[in-house]
Amino acid sequence: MFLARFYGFFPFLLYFLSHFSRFLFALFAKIPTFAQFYTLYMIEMDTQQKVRVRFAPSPTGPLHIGGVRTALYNYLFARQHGGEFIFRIEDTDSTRFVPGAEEYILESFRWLGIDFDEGVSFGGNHGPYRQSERKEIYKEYVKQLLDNGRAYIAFDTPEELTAKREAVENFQYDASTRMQMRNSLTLGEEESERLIAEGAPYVVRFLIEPGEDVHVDDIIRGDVVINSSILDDKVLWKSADQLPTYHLANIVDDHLMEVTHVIRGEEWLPSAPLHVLLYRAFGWQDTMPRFAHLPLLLKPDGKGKLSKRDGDRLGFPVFPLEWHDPKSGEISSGYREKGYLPEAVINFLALLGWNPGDDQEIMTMDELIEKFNLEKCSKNGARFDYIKGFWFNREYLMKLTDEEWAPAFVKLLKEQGIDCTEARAAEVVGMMKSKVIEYDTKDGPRKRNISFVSDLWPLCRFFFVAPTEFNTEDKFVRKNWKPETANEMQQFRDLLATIDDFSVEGQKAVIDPWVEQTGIKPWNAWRVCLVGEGQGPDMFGLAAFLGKEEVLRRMDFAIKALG
RNA sequence: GGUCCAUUCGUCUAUCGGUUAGGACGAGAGAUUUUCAUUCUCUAAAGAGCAGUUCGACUCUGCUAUGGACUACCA
Repeated sequence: MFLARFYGFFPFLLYFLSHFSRFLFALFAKIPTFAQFYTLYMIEMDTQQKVRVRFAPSPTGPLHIGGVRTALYNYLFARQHGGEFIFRIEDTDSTRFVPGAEEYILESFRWLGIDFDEGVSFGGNHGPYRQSERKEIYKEYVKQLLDNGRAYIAFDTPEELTAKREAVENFQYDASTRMQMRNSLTLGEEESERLIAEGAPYVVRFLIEPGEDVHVDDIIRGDVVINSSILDDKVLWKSADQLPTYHLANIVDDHLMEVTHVIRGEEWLPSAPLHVLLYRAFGWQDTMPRFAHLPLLLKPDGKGKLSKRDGDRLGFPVFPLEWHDPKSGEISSGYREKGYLPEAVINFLALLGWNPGDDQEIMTMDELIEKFNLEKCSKNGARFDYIKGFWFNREYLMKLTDEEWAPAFVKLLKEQGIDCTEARAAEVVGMMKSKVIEYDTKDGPRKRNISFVSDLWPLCRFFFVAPTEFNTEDKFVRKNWKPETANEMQQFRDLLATIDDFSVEGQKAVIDPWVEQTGIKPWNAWRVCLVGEGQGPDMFGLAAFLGKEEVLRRMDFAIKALG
C-alpha cells in the first residue's frame, strides 16, 4: 500500500525535477564557488610583484607580423600592470645574423607606437641586452650546470650525429642512447679533459632524467604535461660559434633580468618543459616566470602558418615596414609604405587571437591596455584575415579630417606628375573619400570601400585631367547624350557663363530656378562633359573645384566632340 | 613516425552547464541617391563526428577525424 503510493508519486517527482529544478540550478550557478574566489586571490597575489616582460627577437631579417603581435601583447600586459618592457636581442646564431635587422625592428616599433623601458638602445641596469655581449655570463652558468652534474660534455661531431640519425630511425640523444655516444659520461673525466686540452670541438648537453611528468603552468592553456622521456639532451653550448643556444641564454637572461611573465608564440610550447627543467637545475624554480603561449597566425587560405609568400601571393604585407634584403636585394612590402595607419595595424593585430569579451572592435591603444587580458586569449590559431585589415584601416582613415589626408594625397599626385596644394587636395578628399574602388581578387574583380589614401587616385583623375575623348559605347554616355542634348548643353553652358559666384551656393542660386523653369535636367549630360563617364562627386562641388573657366572649356570641348 | 596544442557561421570571435547560440568582416537583398557611392534597413550563414557524465552539454570526460606546432651545435 505504502509502496504503491510511493511509486505513484515518483513520476511526479521526475516531472518536477525536469521542469522546475533548472531554475534552482541556475540560481546556484550564480553563486561564485570557492575555487573562483581562490583564482581571483591568486591573480591579485600575482600582480603584487612588479611585472617585467620582454620581447626578444633574433636579428635574422625583417620582423614578421606575428612577431609584432607577440610584442604588442607583451606591451599591453606590461602597461596594464604598470610593469616594465624589455627589448633584448637574441643573436646567438652568428651564422644567421643580418645587418640592419636590429635597426629595422626598432624602427618598426617606433612607427607602431610600442615603446620599451629597457634594453638594446634603451639602457637599463640589467644589461648588456645583446646576447652576443653576454658570452662570459653564460659560460659561468654552463660551468655551474657541469659542476653539479646537470650537464655533460659531448664530442660527437655534426657529421657523426647525422650519420647516426640516418642509421637509426627516430634517433634521439637522450637517456636511452647517450651511453653509446662519445661524451664525458662514456669517456670518463680524464679522457674528456685530455680531448679538450687537445682542442677537440665539443658541445655541452643538458642531462635530462627520463620518466618524469613535467608540468608547465600556462596562463592561456592551463596545465600542460609532457613526459621528460620524450625530451632530448639539448645542446646548451655550441662548439661551432662558442655561444650558448637559445634555451640556455633565454633562461639565464630571463632570470637575471627578473622577467616575471614569458609571453611568446605557440611554437615554443614543446620546449617549455625543457625550460622548466632548466630553471629547476639552476635552483630558480621559485622565481620562474609564468608562461603564456600565444596561438599562431595562419594563412588566409589553405594550410599552414602565415608566411611571407602568402603576402606576395594575395597582395598584403607581412612586415610592418618595407624591407630591402641586403643580400638578395629583394624588396618586401610593409604596412607603413602601403598606407596603413599604425593605429589600425595595432587594433587589427590585437583582435587576432584576443577580444575584450564585448562587441567593441575599434579600440585605441589606451583602451587596449585597459581591457587586455591574457586569460581571454584564444587557444586556436587565427587565420590572417587581411580583408578585415582593410576595414580597420578604413575605420581609422575615416576618423581623420580631410586636411589630415591631404599631405599623403599631395604626395600621391606628385608621383602622377600633378602639382596640387594641400588645400585643394583636401577638397578632393572631402568629395571622394566615401567612394568605392574596384580591385582584383583570385575570384575576379570585387568592389571595396576606400581603405587607403592611394585608392583615391584611380577615382579622381578627372579633377586634374580634362577628358580628351568620349567613349560613345559607354552605357552612361549613350544613355545620357541624346540628339537634343548638345543643344540643351549649349543653353546650360551659356547660363553658367553668366554666373559670377561659382561656389556651390552661387551655382545653385542660378541653376535651380533654371531647371525648374525649363524642365531640362542637365545633371548627367553635364557629368559627361566634365568627367567623361558616370563617376565622380556631386556636380556643384566638382564644378566649384574646377572653376568657371575650366568648366566652360570642358563643356565646349564635349559639345563639339559629341555633337 | 613520435610528442604536445587546438576544433562555434566562409573568416575573427562571444557564450565560462539552462540563450530564439550574440557581434564584426565578407556575401546577398531592399530603401535612398543628380552618376558611382555613402548611409540606412533587412537576409542567409555555425557548435567536426560518436559515445559518456547530467534533470539539462557548444560548454565537462573519452575516443575518432581534421588542423597546427615541435621533433637541429635555428631561434
